[in-house]
Amino acid sequence: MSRYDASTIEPKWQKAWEDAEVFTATRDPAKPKFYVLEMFPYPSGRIHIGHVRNYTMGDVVARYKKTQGFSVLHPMGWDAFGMPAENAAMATGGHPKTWTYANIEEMKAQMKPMGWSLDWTREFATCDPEYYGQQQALFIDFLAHDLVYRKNAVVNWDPVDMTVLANEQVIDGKGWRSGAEVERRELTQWFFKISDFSEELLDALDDLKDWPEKVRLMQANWIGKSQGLRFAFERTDGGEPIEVYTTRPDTLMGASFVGISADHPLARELAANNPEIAAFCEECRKGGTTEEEIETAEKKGMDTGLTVTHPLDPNWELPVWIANFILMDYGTGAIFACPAHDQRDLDFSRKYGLPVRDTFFSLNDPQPVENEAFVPPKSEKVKWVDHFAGLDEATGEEAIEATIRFAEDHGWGKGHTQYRLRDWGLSRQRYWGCPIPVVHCDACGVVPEKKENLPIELPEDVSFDTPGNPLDRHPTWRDCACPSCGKPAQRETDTMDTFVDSSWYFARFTAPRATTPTVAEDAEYWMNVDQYIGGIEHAILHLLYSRFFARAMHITGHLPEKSKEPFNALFTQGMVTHAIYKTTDKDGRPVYHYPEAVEERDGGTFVKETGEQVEVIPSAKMSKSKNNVVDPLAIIAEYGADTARWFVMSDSPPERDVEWTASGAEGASKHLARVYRLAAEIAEGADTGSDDETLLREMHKTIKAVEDGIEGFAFNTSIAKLYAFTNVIAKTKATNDTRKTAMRVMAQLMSPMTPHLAEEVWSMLGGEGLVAEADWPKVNESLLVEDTVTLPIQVNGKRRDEISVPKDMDKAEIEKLALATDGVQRALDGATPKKVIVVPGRIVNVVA
RNA sequence: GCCCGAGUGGCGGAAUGGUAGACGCAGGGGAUUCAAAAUCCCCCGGUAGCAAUACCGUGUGGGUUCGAGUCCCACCUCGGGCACCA
Repeated sequence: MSRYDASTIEPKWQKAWEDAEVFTATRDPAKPKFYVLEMFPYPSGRIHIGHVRNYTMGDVVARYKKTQGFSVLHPMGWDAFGMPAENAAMATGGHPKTWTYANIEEMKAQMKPMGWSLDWTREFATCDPEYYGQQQALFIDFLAHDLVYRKNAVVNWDPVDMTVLANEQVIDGKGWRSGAEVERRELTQWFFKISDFSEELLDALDDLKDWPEKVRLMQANWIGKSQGLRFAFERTDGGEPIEVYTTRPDTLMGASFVGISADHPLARELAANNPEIAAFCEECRKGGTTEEEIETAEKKGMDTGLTVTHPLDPNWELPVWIANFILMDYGTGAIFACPAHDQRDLDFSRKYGLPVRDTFFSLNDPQPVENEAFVPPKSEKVKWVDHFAGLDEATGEEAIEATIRFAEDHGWGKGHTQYRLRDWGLSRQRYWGCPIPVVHCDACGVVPEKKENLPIELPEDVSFDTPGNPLDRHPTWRDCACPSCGKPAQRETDTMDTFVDSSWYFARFTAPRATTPTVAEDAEYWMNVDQYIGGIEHAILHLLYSRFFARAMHITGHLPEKSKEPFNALFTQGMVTHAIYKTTDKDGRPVYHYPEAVEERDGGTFVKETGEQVEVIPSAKMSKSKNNVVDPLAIIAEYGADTARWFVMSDSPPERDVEWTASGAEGASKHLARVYRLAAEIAEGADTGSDDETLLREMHKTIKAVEDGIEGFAFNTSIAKLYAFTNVIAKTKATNDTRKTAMRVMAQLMSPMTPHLAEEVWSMLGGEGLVAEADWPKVNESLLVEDTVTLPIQVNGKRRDEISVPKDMDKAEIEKLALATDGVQRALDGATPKKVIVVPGRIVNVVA
């Protein structure tokens, strides 16, 4: 009898699938379609275990759906633009393009042996001019439909390298290479008008029934709809009034100062004539642009010397402060502070000696605020101090509503709906991205490129030896003719955010070689993505941008109405994490070490080569820049793809993060070998044994359980049932014929997870054709029903005994049997039960 | 700081409010073997007990319920996101 040998089985069946073009997606009007998509990878050059997990999940679904009669689209491509290619060019002197395409080839070579049912004929990379040219066409159409515009926005500026930094390149407020303190600087940039869709993107979340609740919640919070009041404070010097937006207008009587952003027009005006204010505003612009950095920075403020009058009392004057925590991007860039009921305002007021006035008290414990702001839930009733709208006891919600009504009635304010969602800035001052197809003409201004001139290709003769954007430095690339007047003009040198590339690739897969972004018939047939699978880290940005893009593509005629929500179902897998091993170099910058470069000894962890002790940061997202990526190739080389696939599907629930360990791959491999052995034995076996319905019952239960597991994305439970079913087949006394039937079904049930072994077993047992194309076995529901059930008997919620009864026995009889059991008698110890709860088919609980 | 999750044996984990620990890994014992590998069988949360069994046990503390890993409240720890990492 031959032994299980993945290295011969796997290439054999991969060739069989390829020869039969089993996974090439074709539009088949006779069949329902199913579009499975996993988030496409960044071509880092090596697949890691997170990819294996992600693509195997998608593959399980794709293969399963295929056997259920769907015409399946399961494509693969490359999210190929982005910073790592430029970093590599800077580090090694190569070219981002060469580096990227070499990585793609390498990664593809690593992916092929996994046996994923991908339609490689649709492959593309976002850095292919063929792809990004169509993206430029989309941009031009968006421009024509008023979905893109230019405005100023802040970037991280490295004043030493004179370059824009990504947030990732800012470490503790300093540039990663120069170490210089980063500043916020304004540039004119392109923006997508995603905020115009705030309400729609929020409302539509309710209909995304097959999206995880948490993702919808995160997106809803990100969009951040709030109802509040807009009004203006009159300035005592008669200057332009200061417009504010507040979500807590009910606390207006507790106002202690008006705060404005350092980027507020008034702050700029004051800074122009007051060096002290100018210096403070400059100070406020120090540090990175992330919300995290701004929120956690020390709160600082400066009195402008200006005052405003309170809208309800002309004699009440409030000072105007500039504060570093007020964002110009949100609301009006100005607020009023109510320290008694907002912790940040309170900390600020205590720091600068500003007044604190209580506006309401707790009903049961009316204490004036000291150093902890009183912030009850808005739904809680509180006692109001002298509320202008005549409230005494009311909730925050009621008070907000009353205040807005009052302000509107008296004409000094207006109710306003505000969204936190900002427009999407897409300009990047970098080379390795899709060029923004516009031209700057002295006469005509900013003019879109003509579509017939697309793609606007990146020049290849560029260098990365100096910081900054090589497109800016290129001697000739910028020069062009104005598409409008034909006179000499200059190209835009900014490229697009790589999120743009990934916001429509799913649509492009439906017609990857088309000379327009999409083709109506293909989009109509294949869209939407029926099952989208990817990391939870993309819960907000990528998915929200894609939802916006789908709408914009519908408006510009590139996608049908039904595709405004492009992903019917979403599954977010957990991340594969691994410890990070970190040391610091002589300049205090972090250095990350590969797992295989460190060793544990003497209760510490050290770099093998230098003996330097490393800091171990436990379980963090695998990330190329942190060098904590684990390589699955060793497992594949040792045990084969099916073992790797089986193992990653069995080791943990897919939505959960897993700390990677390879122990257990051995066990998975043993199991597959056991299945193979069993199949071989059955294939050769003589028909002894007697007929036994138990095996068939177990078989149908297993079919059901495996289906439930796959459909509910609980692959680990499907696999647990397959283990159990293997034990059943191994031990059954049933006839060999029945065992053969069971084993063929086993091959089918395993085929989504371990397709190569499944084909081998299938053919060994005389299965017809390829198991990849065989119809999924049908569950015989009548065999699932059990005649007798085992009921646990509890006394006061503790299990004391059990009884086995016919499943339709009536309650009274069950109660009688339950009370008579030894366990219950012992636990009752002569006491009379007060009550007996019988849940038919489930449990009996005796209350004593 | 803000938003969203997760926490169950030595480990990965299972469990429509109804027998906590299915299934697997590791470990222990045995069979087979000249010996080993491979394979097969048994045991495997803690404490006490020869055992039957009892008590404890799902991050911590409360609560709801006949019954809570599951629902509610508060907290702790870890992870993700925070708009230029992808």
